[in-house]
Formats: sequence, C-alpha cells, structure tokens
Amino acid sequence: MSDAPSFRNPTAHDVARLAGVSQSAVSRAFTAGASISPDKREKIIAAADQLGYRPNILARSLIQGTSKVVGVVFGQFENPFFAHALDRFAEEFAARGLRILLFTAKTNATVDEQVAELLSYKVSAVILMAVNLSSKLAAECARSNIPVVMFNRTTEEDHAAFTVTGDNAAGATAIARHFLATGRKRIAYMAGYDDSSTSRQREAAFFAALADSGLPPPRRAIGHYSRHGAIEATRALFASASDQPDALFCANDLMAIAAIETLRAEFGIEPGAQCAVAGFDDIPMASWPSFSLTTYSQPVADMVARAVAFIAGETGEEQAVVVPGKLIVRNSA
Amino acid sequence: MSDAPSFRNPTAHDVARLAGVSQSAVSRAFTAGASISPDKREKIIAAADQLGYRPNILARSLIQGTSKVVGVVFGQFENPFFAHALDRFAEEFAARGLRILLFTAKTNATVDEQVAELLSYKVSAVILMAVNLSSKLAAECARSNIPVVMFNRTTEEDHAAFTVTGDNAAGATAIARHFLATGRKRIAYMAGYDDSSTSRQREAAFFAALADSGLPPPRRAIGHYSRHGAIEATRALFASASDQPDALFCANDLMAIAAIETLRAEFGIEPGAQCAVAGFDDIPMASWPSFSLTTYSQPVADMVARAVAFIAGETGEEQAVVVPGKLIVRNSA
DNA sequence: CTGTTAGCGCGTTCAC
DNA sequence: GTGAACGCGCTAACAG
Repeated sequence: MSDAPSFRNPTAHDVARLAGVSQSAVSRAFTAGASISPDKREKIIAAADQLGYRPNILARSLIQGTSKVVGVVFGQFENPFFAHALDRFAEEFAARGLRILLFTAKTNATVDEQVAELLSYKVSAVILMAVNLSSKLAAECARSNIPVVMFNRTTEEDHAAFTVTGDNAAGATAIARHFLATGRKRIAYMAGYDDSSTSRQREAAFFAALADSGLPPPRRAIGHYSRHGAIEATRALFASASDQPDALFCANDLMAIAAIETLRAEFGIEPGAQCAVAGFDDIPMASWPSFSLTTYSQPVADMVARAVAFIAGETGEEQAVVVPGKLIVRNSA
Repeated sequence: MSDAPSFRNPTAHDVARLAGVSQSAVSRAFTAGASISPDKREKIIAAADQLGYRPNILARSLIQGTSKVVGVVFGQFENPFFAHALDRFAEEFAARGLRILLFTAKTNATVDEQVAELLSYKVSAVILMAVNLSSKLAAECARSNIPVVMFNRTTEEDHAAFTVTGDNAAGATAIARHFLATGRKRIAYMAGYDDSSTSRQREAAFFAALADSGLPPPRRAIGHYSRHGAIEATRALFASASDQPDALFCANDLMAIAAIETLRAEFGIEPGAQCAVAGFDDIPMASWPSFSLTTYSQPVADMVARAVAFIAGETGEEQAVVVPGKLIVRNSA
C-alpha cells in the first residue's frame, strides 16, 4: 500500500486540455453562477466525468481564505441531548453547504488547543457544545472574524461569544414551584459541574425559589453530568435512612434517570410518590415509560436553529439567546 | 460584521520579516524534525507568538496532497452504540493527530454524495458507520489511495473496503441456543433493515440455528433499527393474543429495549419469564436495571482500534475483521 | 463569454 | 544550516 503507483488525481488543467478549453473555464464550469456558455460547460463536465475530476476544495479554500467548514468542539458524548443537537447541526449545516470538523475535549484545558487548531483550518465558525473557552482564544477568534457559538453554556465576558441556552432560570423555578405545590419539604439538588454556567444558573434559580417560600437551602451533591456520578450522588443524598429527601432536582435528565434507577434498585423508592425526581432537557428517554420523568424542556431544534442563524449572519446584534422551554409533568414528580 | 476591517491573518512571510529570517526558515521552525538551529527556531517562535501566527493547514495540505483529516459518514445518531463508537474514534484519532470531518447520511443514496465530497477534501481515510457505499465510489476511493473502512457493515465486493464487525453469526447462534436451552418454542425475530448486512447475517445465523433444532422459521418483523420502528414491530408480533411469541431476538439493543418497554406497557408482559427478549451490541443501557437486557456484545473499543490500525497502515492484508464478543445473560432472557 | 495572468500560504527542492 | 525559487490546484481580476 505504501508504494502504490502514486496515482495523481486529475486537475483542472487536465480537464481543460481534454476539453480543449482554458483552465479557468473549468473553474467556471464548477462554480455556481459563473458566466459560461451552456455547451462549453457541458463539454467540460463530460471531460471531468471521464477523468474522474473533482475540484480540490483545499485549493479553493486557500484562495478564498475561508472554508465551508464549521468547527465543533464536543464535550459530552454520554448525554443524548448533545448527540441529538449534533445531529440537528449536521442537518442544518448540510442544508447550507457547511461541513463539520469535529473535535472532542474531555477537559476545558484541551478546548483551547482544539480551537487554536480550528483557526488553522480557517473554519468559518466555531461551535462549542458544553465546553468553555478561554477569553484569550475567544479574542483570537474575534480577531480572525470567526463567529463563536457557545451551545448550552453562557459566559460572563461581553462579546466573547454568541451563546444559546435553554431558559435555565425559568425552568429551575418551575421545578421548584412544582415541588412546593405538591407539598415537598425535604428538597435536594444534584448539580452538574461547579464550573458549568448551566448548572450554576439552574441551581441559583432553584435555591432562590425555595428560599422565597421560606425553605432552607436544599441538600446538594455533584453528579458531574454523568450517569456514574449521578449514582454516587444519589447514594450520598439518600444515605441517611432517617433523613431522606422527598424531592430531588437534577441538573439534567441523564442524571435524573440514573437517580430514578438508583432509588428503585438500591433504596426501594419508587419515584413519584415517596420522592419526587425531576430533570432538565426533556431528552427523548425522559418520556420512556420506564422513567416517565418530569422535566423542563430544552427545545434542541430551536436552539440549533438560532445558533445556525447567527453563524449565517441572519441575526441581529443580540449576544445571548435564551430559548424558552416548558415544564413537562410526568409520573416521576 | 460584513464590513469589518478585513483583518489579514499573519503569514509565514510576516513572521520571517519580523524575525529577520527567510520564510522557509519559518516553515522549518514549525516542522518537526526539520534541520534548523535551536536559537533561530526560538527567535522565530517568539516572533510568531507576537504576531499570533499559526501555519495555515490548508496550504500545507495543498502541497502535501493529503490532509490529516479522516472523513466519517454517520448514519444512526439515535443508537448509542454508534455515538460511543464515534467518541472512541475521536479519541484514537486525536492521539494520532487526525481530525474528523463529519457527514451524516439519512439514506444510502446520500452516502455517495458525501464520500464524493470527502474526496475533494483530500481526506486521508474514510469511515462509514452503519451505511453502505456503492462500489463505484469505493473504486474512486481506491484509485485515490484513500482507505475506506466500513464499520459494523460488510460488503460482498472484494477489496471495496476494509470491514470491521462484531461476530454476527456467533452472536445470533448463541442467542438461539440460549433460547432453545431455556425451552423457548414460539420464537420471533426483529430485523433492522433488509439491506443491512449486519441484520441479514444475524438473521441467517439465528434462523439456521433454530432450523438445526427442528424449529419452524421464526415470526419476523422489521424494526428499522429505530425505537419507533421497534415499538410498531413489537405490536405486530404480539397482536394476536392467542399466539404470542415466548422469545424475541432483536437485531440490536436499542430495538430490544423498545420491545421490553412495549411488552410491559402495552401487553402486561414482564420480559424474562413469560417472554424472553434479547438484543445485540451490549450498549451501556443494556445493563441498566430497568432493562437488564440479555445480549451479545460488540466490543466497541476493539472494533475502533482495529479500524484505526488499518487506516494507520499497521495492518496486514486482511480485508474483513470480525471482532468476537460474548453472550451476556441478564434478566430479560 | 472567454483566455491570460497573478497570486492564495506554505513545503520543498537546490545551491550555497 | 540557510535562503532563493518554484509550484501545489485553484479563483479572481483583467483585458479582449
């Protein structure tokens, strides 16, 4: 395989020679809206087909200084919410002729490296899903005129990025009120990460709504937005048999579902009556009969559409879009 | 945003001027293993930092005729098996300095388009996850010396692609034997797609093993590898109250889990005793207490590692790798 | 509408 | 070890 006959792909020159035209004519034949006569175009296309020619997108991008590629940095593969969002992005982008260059980052530290490399690829935009970018790199992107979208995260710094999130405050408040309205007293909260704006915003609004009703601050554990972490957090919260919560709000559905299963399997608690469990996102799984999870929805399709609109420059001056969701009451709370 | 001051990114020339060296020296400073004196390299790096210079990967790839990018065409976002595999690919690639250009294809027809475009990007390999490629495009890839990997699919055509799959035949046979050993008589099969090699291979081995024991061919329905399709297929298979199956083998775990929930919610059947349900893949969800799904495992990490090894040229002449899994017996069967 | 010309930014000879 | 010169494949600006 190493010393194959070093096949050279046909270039526009080759096609031009075969079709008896100039190389730039070939270029025009492959450029939508270029001025070229139909018959000449046909002849060129025929010659190209014969040779198996395809324009080299790298060369094109080099000239134009930008590629039809969007860099996506992805954090959480475990959470179906983001898988779904990635799917939606792929579809929206495909419709606009954009491609996805995918990076994954397990830690925030690597995000900067990834984005730095994305700049080398002259991507036309960067999307950060569930990860944070340093302001230094945000500035670099701005300097190169590359729009940056933070998906499901916000940032304190102005103009560092366009952010699109669900309505964390409204959602957490709705969950709190629902708990209160159904007479819950010993309420607990399971956070994602402490450095996740999403988790912090949900927590702040949740705590505030409870405090408004004179309740003490909830018990609290950190589930790291993962199933494994959520199981451990549930164990910690319910360890004391004499003082178990009667309601649990988890910062996302993935953790809430893990909590439900742990309560059933390890504590003999059937979520709903004895202890209410609520999540956030309304991932498809939340509606599965095994979980029937009460949650606050984040409309993925809308959120993605807003992000794509921004990238496409179809948006005004707004920097932070909050897409409203709604409380979905099911059997778990 | 449209008429920003049209910022030009610094080039190697700019750095060279600032550092008082030639442009090729700059190139060498950024090329691992190039011969350049340490102090000169330092000076260049300093100048580059000051200017915020990063090599333009597009230009580099244009010269070298290949980019450190692997094209991935992705079919099924709904199935966590593939999400997990994509995650593993991302990690393995990152370790080798490879990037992922992601395409999605809902239909087989679009796969050809996607791959054709990947060729324009001069990708160094193509990975097809759960989709089929026409032999025409496979040939084009071969002509351009671009290795093609079909992940979890096989092809009849020789040398069209490197394929890596789980052990469909052994797995389906193991499930069949397990059903037989536990006294099941009225056995049903839920296929994925009829044009999926994976589904066909599992079906063939499953039917053969049952036939060996003198059982009639199972009842059969098509679940389209989706939750929705699996729910409908389950309804169809269990519609006649007088003749319900006592065992159901689904072509993947995602469908098996949907079947389990449908049996519980709509037919009052608790999988395990009255009716056995088995899947294929051993996705993480299969082990969740709500499902406790009996299944045959496909070791994602191994499969991905084999695929990556092939791309990296660390593999011999083999064209079709079958990675063995094992029967995982849980409560559902 | 068409061909000619001049680069895009960088890696890679090739002399020194 | 270093710089000059060339060219990767293509688009864009220009003249006809």
